[in-house]
Amino acid sequence: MANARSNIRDVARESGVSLTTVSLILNNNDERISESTRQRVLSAMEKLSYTPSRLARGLPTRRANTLAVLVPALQHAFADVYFGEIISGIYEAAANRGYRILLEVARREYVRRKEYLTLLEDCSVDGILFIGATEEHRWLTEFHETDKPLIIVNNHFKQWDLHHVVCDYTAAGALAADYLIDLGHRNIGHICGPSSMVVTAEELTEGFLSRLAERGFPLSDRMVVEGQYLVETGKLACDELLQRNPQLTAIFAANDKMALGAYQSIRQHDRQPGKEISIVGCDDIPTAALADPPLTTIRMNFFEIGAESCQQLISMIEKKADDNGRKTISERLPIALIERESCCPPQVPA
Amino acid sequence: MANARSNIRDVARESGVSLTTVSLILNNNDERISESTRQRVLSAMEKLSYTPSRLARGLPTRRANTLAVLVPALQHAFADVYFGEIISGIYEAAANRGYRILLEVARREYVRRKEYLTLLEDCSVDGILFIGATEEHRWLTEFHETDKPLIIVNNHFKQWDLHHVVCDYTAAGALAADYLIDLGHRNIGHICGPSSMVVTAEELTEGFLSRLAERGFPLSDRMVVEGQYLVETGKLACDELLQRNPQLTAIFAANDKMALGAYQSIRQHDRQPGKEISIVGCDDIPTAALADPPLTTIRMNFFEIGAESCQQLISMIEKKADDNGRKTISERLPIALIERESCCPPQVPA
DNA sequence: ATGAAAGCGCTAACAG
DNA sequence: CTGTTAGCGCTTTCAT
Repeated sequence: MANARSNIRDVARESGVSLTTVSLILNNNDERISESTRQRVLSAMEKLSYTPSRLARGLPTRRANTLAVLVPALQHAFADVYFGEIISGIYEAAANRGYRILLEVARREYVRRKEYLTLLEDCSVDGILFIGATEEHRWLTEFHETDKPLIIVNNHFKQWDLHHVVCDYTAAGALAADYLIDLGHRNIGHICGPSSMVVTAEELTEGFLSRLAERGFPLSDRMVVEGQYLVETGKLACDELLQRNPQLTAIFAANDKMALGAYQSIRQHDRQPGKEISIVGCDDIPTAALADPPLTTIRMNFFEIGAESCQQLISMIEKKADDNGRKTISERLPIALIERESCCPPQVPA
Repeated sequence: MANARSNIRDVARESGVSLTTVSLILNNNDERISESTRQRVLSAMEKLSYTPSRLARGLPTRRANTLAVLVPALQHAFADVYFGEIISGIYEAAANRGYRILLEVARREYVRRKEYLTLLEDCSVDGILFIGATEEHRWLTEFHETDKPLIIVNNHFKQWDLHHVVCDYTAAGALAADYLIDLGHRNIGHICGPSSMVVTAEELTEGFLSRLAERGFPLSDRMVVEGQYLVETGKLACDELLQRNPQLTAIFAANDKMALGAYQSIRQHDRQPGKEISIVGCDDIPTAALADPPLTTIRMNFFEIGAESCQQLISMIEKKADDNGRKTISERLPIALIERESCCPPQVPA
């Protein structure tokens, strides 16, 4: 058992060259190295099954080849498909470019101690991807007008100019509106997200309402009820909607979980979701397809959002050298309507 | 802007002591340090807003205070609740003990290059938690009879003696059997997991079948059909079961996803899941409670499994010093039946 | 085309 | 109780 790991010095000795030479070859700065030594060194590495230490490399270069994924302190955050899909996308992009992923949760203590900054100054990490940011996260201001490599994944802020990649929530809202109107619905309700905290929630609702208005069917404020993106709150919101307008024939929920909550509410009111009351969700989580009836929804490609955010972050990090004037990264990814079986034309009362 | 990060030397200078003193204080080896210098140094750190570099620390100590979570190369692996719950548990335990989490996917290239070993030799990571291991992962043999800090999370192997933490699958199978028999079912079917690849699948089935036999109602092989843990395969397996025995009144599925697939199949056969045919699932994923009817299932506390695995790994790492003779870690966590609405006594044909 | 040497920021004997 | 010193494994100027 070659228990002692071989290091750059062993390789140098084995191939009869200096440390420098080995290092240069390692870093592909080998224009200056003769092909013969190059080969000799390479095979020495092979023979000693040498792999450079990331740690030791990071010290002088101040690069860790690692990215942090930061999520808010929610219960079992990583079990949420939303985060999970995004993280999968991030992982994919990172792995393809040779970066590793560190998982971090922004607990209270974590924020108080500014660990997110330490992480960078530390050189533990070359950049940060923040998923699930809301207005609550005031410390993000510290990144405003800074060149620190941080990307806000699938959200953004009006007042703070931060790099971000998001789905086109405005288009999503408009798409839902068109779909429901085209089916013939006129008595529509909307379960919106927490729009005061999350810009994307606001955009979705804004997109939905403006389009309805544009097409001549403006929605009264009474027909918009807020939920907290959870099944339970979706159910409650739907109860409220149904009470305010028993003639309701269609509902657009700001996410699939709330749409599924609406299913429950509708059933409890002895109506059939998908028949008597049409539902459009948003996100296209896996459960949407499994629901009964399968949920028509707006697909947000979260995997893609993750991957794209990560690529942007990496370019940002790697371009750092020839950085001529900061330009805020602001990208908007397209969405699509996935038609399943939770909608039909409004039923004429028997 | 104090742009240049302050280091241990700055702190030493600022407080008028040597590097060593600062280092000792940093590592809480301060029995030897006078309280006054200690305070002086501490406030110097505060003043310079000093935070030690993890990288630099790791080099001499050969400790990264980081753990790797390794998952198999599945599509969008992190979006799976199963992995997600476990990872959440791992994170929790790791954070509480000051460890960070690195995410790794065992892609083909990754395995070929033995990156999982590099990771350790590298000192990028102090230990590895492998979730989703199956018989396919032959490279795990390299960890057999080794003291390398690796824990298999929620699986184990007959032939390789590896550290692991698992749910008590045998008990789970027995519990399901008792429950169904107690309800009065005699025409039972079972959708098992890929038992040739995964020991826990085998244990679950074994636990179920033995208990049925013990209680005097042995199940014929025909009434056991295998699925691949996916909704789709659960549906197919159930189709098969229904065809083999139309008198079937109850089914035990090896996981909730397949149980939900069974729902679909049963509906397509114009029977009512939960009424005409009882279903017991396994895992208790969030969707189980949302299903219609809500699924009765065996709860496997995956969060707990993750947390416990992680703690075991950490103790293993930290005890390394006074390591007297390897003892394989082998822990089995309890399970419980969560009664919802997908089961009832067998219906007498009208 | 290659090598010597000075760090990167910290730890841990060993001295005093 | 505190300081000196020699690394940890690698990068990178500057010489040769």
